[in-house]
Amino acid sequence: MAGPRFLKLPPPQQQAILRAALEEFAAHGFHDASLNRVIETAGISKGSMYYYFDSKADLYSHVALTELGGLMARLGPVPPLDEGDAETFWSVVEDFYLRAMRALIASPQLAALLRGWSSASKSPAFQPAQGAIEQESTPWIELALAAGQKVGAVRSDVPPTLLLSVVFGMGEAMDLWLMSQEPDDESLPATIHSLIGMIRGAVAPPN
Amino acid sequence: MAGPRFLKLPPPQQQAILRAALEEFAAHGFHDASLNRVIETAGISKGSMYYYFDSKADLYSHVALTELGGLMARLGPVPPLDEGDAETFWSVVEDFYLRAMRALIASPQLAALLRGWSSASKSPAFQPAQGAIEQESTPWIELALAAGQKVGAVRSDVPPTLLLSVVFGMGEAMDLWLMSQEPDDESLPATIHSLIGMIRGAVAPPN
Amino acid sequence: MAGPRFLKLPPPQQQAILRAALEEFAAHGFHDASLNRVIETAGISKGSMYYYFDSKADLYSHVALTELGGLMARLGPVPPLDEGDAETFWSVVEDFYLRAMRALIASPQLAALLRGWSSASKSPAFQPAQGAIEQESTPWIELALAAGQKVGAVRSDVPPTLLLSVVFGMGEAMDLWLMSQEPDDESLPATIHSLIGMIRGAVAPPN
Amino acid sequence: MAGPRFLKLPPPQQQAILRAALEEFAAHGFHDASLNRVIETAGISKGSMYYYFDSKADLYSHVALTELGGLMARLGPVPPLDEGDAETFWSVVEDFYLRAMRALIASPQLAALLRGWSSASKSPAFQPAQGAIEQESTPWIELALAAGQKVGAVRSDVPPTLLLSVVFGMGEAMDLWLMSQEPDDESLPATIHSLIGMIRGAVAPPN
DNA sequence: TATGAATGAGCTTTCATTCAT
DNA sequence: TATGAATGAAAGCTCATTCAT
Repeated sequence: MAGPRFLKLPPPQQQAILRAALEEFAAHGFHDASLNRVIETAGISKGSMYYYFDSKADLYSHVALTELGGLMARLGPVPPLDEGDAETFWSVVEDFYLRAMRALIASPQLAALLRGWSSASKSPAFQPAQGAIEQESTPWIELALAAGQKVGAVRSDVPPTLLLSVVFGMGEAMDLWLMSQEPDDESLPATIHSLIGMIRGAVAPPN
Repeated sequence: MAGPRFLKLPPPQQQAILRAALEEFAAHGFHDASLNRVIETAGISKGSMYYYFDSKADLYSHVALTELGGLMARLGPVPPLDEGDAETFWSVVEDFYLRAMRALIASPQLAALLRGWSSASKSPAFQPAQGAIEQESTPWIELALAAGQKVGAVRSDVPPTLLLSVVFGMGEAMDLWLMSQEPDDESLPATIHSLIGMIRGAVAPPN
Repeated sequence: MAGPRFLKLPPPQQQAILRAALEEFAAHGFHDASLNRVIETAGISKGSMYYYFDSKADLYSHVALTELGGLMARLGPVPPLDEGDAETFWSVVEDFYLRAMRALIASPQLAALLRGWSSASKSPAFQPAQGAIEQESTPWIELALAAGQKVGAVRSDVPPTLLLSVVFGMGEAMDLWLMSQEPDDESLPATIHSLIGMIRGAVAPPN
Repeated sequence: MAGPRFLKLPPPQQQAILRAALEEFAAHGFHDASLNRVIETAGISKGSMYYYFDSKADLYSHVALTELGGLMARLGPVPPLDEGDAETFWSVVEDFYLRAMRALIASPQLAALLRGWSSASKSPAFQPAQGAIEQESTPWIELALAAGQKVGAVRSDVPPTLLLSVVFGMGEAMDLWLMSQEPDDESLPATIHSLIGMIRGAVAPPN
């Protein structure tokens, strides 16, 4: 799944391929993306593509993981969330979310990739790849939720999986809405504050 | 768009076609759905399909609208939401949402159809059909939000479009989560109560 | 072939159908013309269309014949060609050709129809209709050629069928060229004079 | 456009494909030709066909260019036309035309292909291919006309584009007529002499 | 390690024509 | 006399994947 053959390539060529694939997936979504276009843009042969990756889905998962990793790297270390009180928790989360959104706004292709996420998961060919990516991204939110519960910032009266789903759903909706607003850098913090406020209202302990 | 030719068919055959299409769209989403499979299941010729409907998207929109309409009919009249106080508002919403979820759980294919919604909207061929359906479904939530704001149950400090997006996103996530739980009829009310509580926390006026 | 059923229709409806068909055939040629579009434009049912005409080709031939007839009517009576000498013959022909071209320029749809003629004759379904039209139009040229031969304006040393073919081919090429020039009414006579000069050079007796 | 993938095939298979396509295009014209029949006759898969050629039009242009090239090769080098007087010019042209017609009579399918030419140009899908072929064939006539004007064999008092159109139209008509006569090799020279005489009469300077 | 030729199943859509009513 | 529902055949084209080299 991971693709040791791909990783043996000289980094510039890896990047050329990933860049071409990201461009294609971001522009057309998983299903409508054409491997033919990808290999053409990347300048490699079709045989090579299938030598590096098992399938279209494998390529997609690789691209998504790499891009997510890059985003995380750009965001810097995740701040500790389980030290302090609830108020601190939310302020740290808000700060982190703001930075994340700024990074996402700066990488419209990655944003498009994530937006197409639910779209992609429908395709039967996609299932094998899905696990890999979710295993990479969900633990992070799970940890944050657990930390929030520890400091009393997050309600404990509903199943964690539900909290996760809801936060994910809200995040997706907010991202989408945010992108559709073409937000300027100035008003962003206030907007993010509102958004976090809504999430907080949803998952904070009742009263 | 409406499809007068289709509506002239004897109801049993209409149902056979709609059932086949619903099955296919629910199982594969808009893009991956195969008209060939639909006509095979429905037992009609390809020419007939295109005699009844203008395109794949037209068929999809017809199926979705019909199913939505059926769901609404089963739910009965939408209760008035702008009479009474905030507490009443939320209790009425919760009651309605509970009934809606029960109906949805009883129609897993419709649920799948709605779940595939965002998936479908990606396809360029789908755009023409999209408007028709959204015009049918979004006003309802908008009205509910407006009523909630009127009685002080819903915050007015964020743009209505954001409220709409968030509620839609939360609802989608909750539906998905709910379906994955294979909920029994007994514990459902309590779960719904939690879900509504989360929505309420998100969109109720801060403190 | 002729279509007595069609001729029994009230003239306004006949015209509506012919107009719709002319529009379609002129715009798309015989093969690409869609009967569906024709009946839609004409406001009749498909069954009626096939009640009035035997086939697509039958409709086409009817349209072409009618339009040709209309053109001829607008041109007025064909002047006698076999009275006088060769010079008179050519001057009468030139005058007539000029008037014909003027009429054709004023009816771009008919011009388009004629232009698509050779295109249409390729289609196998078209053969039955072809005879009817050619029988209507070729005798005229044949008569003119015969008259020309009688007065010594047209060579007699080649088979009449060849003369006919060549004149037809030249005429078609000239018409096409003329249309592509978007001729203004002023310079038209001089141009026509050149064209007739070329035809004359081709079919006049050598030296 | 050129089709490097096709040219890499072993020549026998290239010929099998070209032969099948020529047969189909000659028999049915561009629009009515069926790629399905071509691939069936050629014994290749549909995917292969689209691997070799970009589109139906691309295939057509390839077939036409190849056949034209073969014809030209069989004709041998084009004789110089601008050396000598008008009489020489016309005798050289006549000789060349005679040889061309003989070659064309020996390749009835190519003749049919050329005959279907105007038919093909109507199809919108055909436009891209048209340029390539016309650029190959029209310069030749243009050069001949220019040479004829240089030696005083061709009139200069009408636009060159008109001369081109007319000669093309006459040639097409004559070819068609000639084919319909099923000419025997014996009487051909005399007939060609008449034909050239007619062209000469049309485009020679008016005494 | 890399190539690219080859494939076949699949897609949506159009159309002239027939025929029961 | 008129309708329009129904159809089947056909169309051009795309694509992820395989595999011999």
